[in-house]
Amino acid sequence: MLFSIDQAVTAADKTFFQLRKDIVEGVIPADSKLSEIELSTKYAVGRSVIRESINRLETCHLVERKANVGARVVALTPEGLVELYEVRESLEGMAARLAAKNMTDQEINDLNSLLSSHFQEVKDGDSYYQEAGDLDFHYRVILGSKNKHLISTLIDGIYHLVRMYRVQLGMTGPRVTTAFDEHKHVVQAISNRDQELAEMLMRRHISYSRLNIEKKLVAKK
Amino acid sequence: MLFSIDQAVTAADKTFFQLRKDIVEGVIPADSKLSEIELSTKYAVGRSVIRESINRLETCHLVERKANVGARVVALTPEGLVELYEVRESLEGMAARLAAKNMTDQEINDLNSLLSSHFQEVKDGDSYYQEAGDLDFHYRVILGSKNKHLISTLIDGIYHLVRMYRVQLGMTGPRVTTAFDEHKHVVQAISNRDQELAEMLMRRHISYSRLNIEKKLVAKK
DNA sequence: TGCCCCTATATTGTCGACAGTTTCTAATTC
DNA sequence: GAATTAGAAACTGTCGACAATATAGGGGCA
Repeated sequence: MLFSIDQAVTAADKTFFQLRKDIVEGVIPADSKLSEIELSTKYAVGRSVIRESINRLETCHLVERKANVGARVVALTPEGLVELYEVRESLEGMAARLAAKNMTDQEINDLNSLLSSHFQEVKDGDSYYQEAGDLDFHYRVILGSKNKHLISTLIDGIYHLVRMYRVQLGMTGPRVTTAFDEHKHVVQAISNRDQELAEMLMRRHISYSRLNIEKKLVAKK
Repeated sequence: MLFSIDQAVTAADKTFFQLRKDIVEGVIPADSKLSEIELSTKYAVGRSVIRESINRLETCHLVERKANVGARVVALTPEGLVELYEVRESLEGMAARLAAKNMTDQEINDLNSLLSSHFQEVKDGDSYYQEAGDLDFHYRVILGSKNKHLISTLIDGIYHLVRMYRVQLGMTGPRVTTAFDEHKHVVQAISNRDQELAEMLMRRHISYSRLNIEKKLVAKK
């Protein structure tokens, strides 16, 4: 599975990306059952393609599967969120540390540019919606770690589930500008090649963001 | 995917477990190509079953796949080992910390018993071969963390690749008794509910083990 | 009325066939 | 003899059909 560039070549690739998007954004609701036949007619592909897509969604932790019973989209729960962010804090903290060590000067410059364009969005009152992929700050830092296993574990393993929580619950209110500042400080630490500080700031940033989403999740109940 | 008990219910389950075992133990050599047709006749199942198994092997990082070309077993390289252990150190360190917090007294007792039986093996000059699954110290600690995402990331993500390195390169010589002592100290910290120490000792243990395997890998070249 | 079992239905698991792509081979040309 | 290209062979990707399993509903029995 290529993590860096999501280039779809087979029908299974395309269907997987589409399904992933629909689940992350809630078009297919959390905790709903996935019928293979239904999806196969809806997305106009054979059942094998759907089955392969569902398998891949399972490795993203976006769906769960039981033998001879079927697959369903994961439910968003406070416990799940805490466990997810506990792991995320550790891994993305590590990514920030490695990024401070391994990113090229050019990549760091690009990262600063990205932040500047985000700054415009925040100033203009846009939502600072965090796109998937290359336009996302976290995504860039993860890739910057240059550790293949870490990248794969994060991007193919938990990144999209994190986005699902964020998209369906988070990312409104005053937290937006705060988050932006936190991003800025992490990038500063990376620019200074300060590995320990980068890790610490990233961990703290993720911890704050967990608290923010957790609040919404409890409120929604 | 159930991580705790590898109970095969479908043909795809059985084939996956068998393939995984054969790859980890080198029956199917590292860096070799996997032909779907060949495997399908060899394991006496249809090609869909093989394809599903290969997909799962990919999430274990045991094989890599290219669209329209095929899958091949991963190669064991010094760089891959370093990257893998870097991630492993962070995640299993975290697992040890959480285990010190979350394991029940009963589970800790069982873990101590397991170590005692390992002690017998070491004393009797047996190889202290670390079985997959429930008889493995690391496996128990990982499950003891009680964090679903962490468990899945470790067991379904990198555990078997780690075993592949260990089985095909490591685990002989004087390191055996040293490793046992390190295990003992980790368990002591867990018994004392000392989270920070448990994490630190586990990280150190993994770091030592990396050095040991790395040495063999370079020597082999 | 409530419980249990059996049947009918729907869904997932597996297979073999066909289509599309890659890779190897060999003939042709310079 | 080397390079190029057309063709053939082999492999992966996709599909629809059949088999096996789980679920739902209804009828019988206490």
